[in-house]
Amino acid sequence: MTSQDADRPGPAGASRRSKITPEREREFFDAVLEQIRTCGYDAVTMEGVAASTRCSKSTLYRQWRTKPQFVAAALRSSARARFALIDTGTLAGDLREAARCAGEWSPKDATLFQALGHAVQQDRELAQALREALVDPEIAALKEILRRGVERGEVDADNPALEYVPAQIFGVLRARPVLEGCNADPDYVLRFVEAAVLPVLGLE
Amino acid sequence: MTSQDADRPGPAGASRRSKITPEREREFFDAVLEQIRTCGYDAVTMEGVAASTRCSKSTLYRQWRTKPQFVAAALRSSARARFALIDTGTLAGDLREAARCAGEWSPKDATLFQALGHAVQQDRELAQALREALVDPEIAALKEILRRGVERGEVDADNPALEYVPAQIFGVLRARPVLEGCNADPDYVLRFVEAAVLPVLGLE
DNA sequence: TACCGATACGGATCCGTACCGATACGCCAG
DNA sequence: CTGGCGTATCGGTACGGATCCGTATCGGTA
Repeated sequence: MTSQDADRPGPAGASRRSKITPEREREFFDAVLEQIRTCGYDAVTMEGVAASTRCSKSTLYRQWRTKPQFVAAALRSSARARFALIDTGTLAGDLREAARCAGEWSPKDATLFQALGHAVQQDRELAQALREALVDPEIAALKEILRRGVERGEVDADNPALEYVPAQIFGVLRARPVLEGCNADPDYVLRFVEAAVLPVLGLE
Repeated sequence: MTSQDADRPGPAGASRRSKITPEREREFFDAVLEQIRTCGYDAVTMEGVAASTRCSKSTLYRQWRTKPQFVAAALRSSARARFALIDTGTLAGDLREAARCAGEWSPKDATLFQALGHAVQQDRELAQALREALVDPEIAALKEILRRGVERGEVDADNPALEYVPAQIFGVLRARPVLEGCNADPDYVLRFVEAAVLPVLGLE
């Protein structure tokens, strides 16, 4: 997945010879995502990104036609699946590890969710990019963790709580800032999983 | 903050004798909250609110000095405690009722939370107003519901899940838009409560 | 007579485009 | 394979248009 002009909306799709290296592109993407986290989506301007990366607005507008497309590209380039690496051998162990993992990226990704949460309601492409990059991979990995647990017989396949485990994990990440005014941390999510998730699955 | 007519929620302008009736004030507050829901906090302008309510910017600036103060006043005037009215006699019944209630108001309040979620990270007064108006009363009512359940012996007082029930309820409201792209509805929250909350409390 | 609504104002910011040299890439002659 | 040329893209800047800020002014009115 080297960043050739594969998904870059170039003019007429002709043979672009962009001088922007992948490293340079990452600077743009990191800058805009960071500004979104700190200032909010609406407050981010092409001018601001251009200034902070010492490029010209022309460059940004040449590569990405609009701000939503620019942000969507930044999100897609940041796609990861952290939960996918988890495999401790037991469902309880996997869920605890997921809790630690979720708590760790909370300050970065949860803030991004919060900052983009309203914008995605008005821009379809942005919403799709956010889900493809940060939501769907993690949900899929979480479902895989649960599937393995069912396969090992650690939890009944018809346990109705299975369906809501992703909602519980994501929910607590997004609830704590509202309830307590601070982001979730690994310890908090871990205690939540042990107090509310594991018991309802009949673990420990 | 020294307001003479502390009886009714008057303007913050202290020693003025405003001609703005409480009904008129509600129009301002409803308008700004509605615009926040639909356009997002950042996109709301004093000009827009003035235009949509056919008042002048001068009036808004006279009564509330800044946008955050204006929005904070609107939030405070909209304070409610819907969960406080719940008392079915059983903890399970109360939680089901709370789920139905939460799902019902989700489209309005959850949208407001989402739209304000980032702004409150940058404005202390706004954050405090949001919590005083929409968070703390509901949390307190929810804790009261749980306390009654403990008192009736329906759940052990040292059940570690008790602490996270508010986080579960609020969390699922904020998680569904991200996970499934649609707001939570009464049926969804009710099924969540029955599948994930009641079992961990040892109910039904 | 103090406040309301309307309007005008200067300042500020950002949009999206256009223009400008300078640079580094792609291509081809040698 | 190598060197050099043509040129597209780069960063920088300027531009008109648009929007909003926060204030000031004014006539009307309860």
